[in-house]
Amino acid sequence: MPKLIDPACAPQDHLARQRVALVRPGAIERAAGIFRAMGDGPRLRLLTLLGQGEACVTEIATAEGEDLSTISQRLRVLRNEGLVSRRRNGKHILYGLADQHVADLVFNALAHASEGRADLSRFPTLITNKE
Amino acid sequence: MPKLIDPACAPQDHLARQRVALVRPGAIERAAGIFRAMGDGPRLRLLTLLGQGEACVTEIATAEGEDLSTISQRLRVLRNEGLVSRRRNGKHILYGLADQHVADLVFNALAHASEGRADLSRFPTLITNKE
DNA sequence: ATAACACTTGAACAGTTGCTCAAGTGTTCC
DNA sequence: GGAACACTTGAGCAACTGTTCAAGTGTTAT
Repeated sequence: MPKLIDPACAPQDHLARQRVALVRPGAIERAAGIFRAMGDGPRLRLLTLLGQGEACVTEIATAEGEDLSTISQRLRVLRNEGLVSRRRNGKHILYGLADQHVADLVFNALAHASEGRADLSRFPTLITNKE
Repeated sequence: MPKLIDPACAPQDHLARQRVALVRPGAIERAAGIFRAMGDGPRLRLLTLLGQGEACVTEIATAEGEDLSTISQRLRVLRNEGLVSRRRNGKHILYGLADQHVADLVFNALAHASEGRADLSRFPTLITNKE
């Protein structure tokens, strides 16, 4: 066998020389913060729930069978990352998804998570409302 | 002021009755796992780097100025969530993004993170290679 | 076979996070 | 005004996470 000059990695080490830099420094950190906020089961559940429409904290707490404070704390994390909207309506404070980006992120992740099986071409059908 | 029956939250409490259930139980947990893996600056950097093409561990470690072991550990987390591909080529092991879903997720998050300013309609331009 | 290279892995320790509880804020109702 | 309602917030503690280090695995070169 002839002696080859290790074609494995070396030819591609352009990465080592061309220092990769993001256009907007800090964008990665912000994006990571967003993912971190979404990277928790209960919190992600909350987002999918809000994807169905606005809801107040009490309503959510009842639906999830959790303490009011717990839900509020979860919403705080999501709020700090700008993932949810918030508006007062009388006594209640209604929460919702901040924008379409958030809905898209959740959708894509669920798509990837469910990969291999089933048809999840339509977002709404990902959720089942059972009476 | 007339006495109204608190139009605030009650009318929408369909959420409290119609128990929300995901089609595929566990999909949310899996998706949360994916987000959790992406929810770390250094790890997300790694993904954007791999978005540029395959690379071996040594190459990445050099580019990031980190220890080989550190990079390997980060890759392990990403691998456990199925976010990266891995193949051996001679002495080296080349890592890459697992699929388009992952690239999309990273793109959407960066888009949301950079919201308000700039045009990031084109993904490749999000990254700048400076000599 | 032995040595060198390119990773991988488990353990340990520090830093971070999430839930609970108790106290505090802002509205609405009376 | 005061009471009740609907949250919010800070502190405390247990559980989890990331990095480092040291030892282990698999591949290539000699």
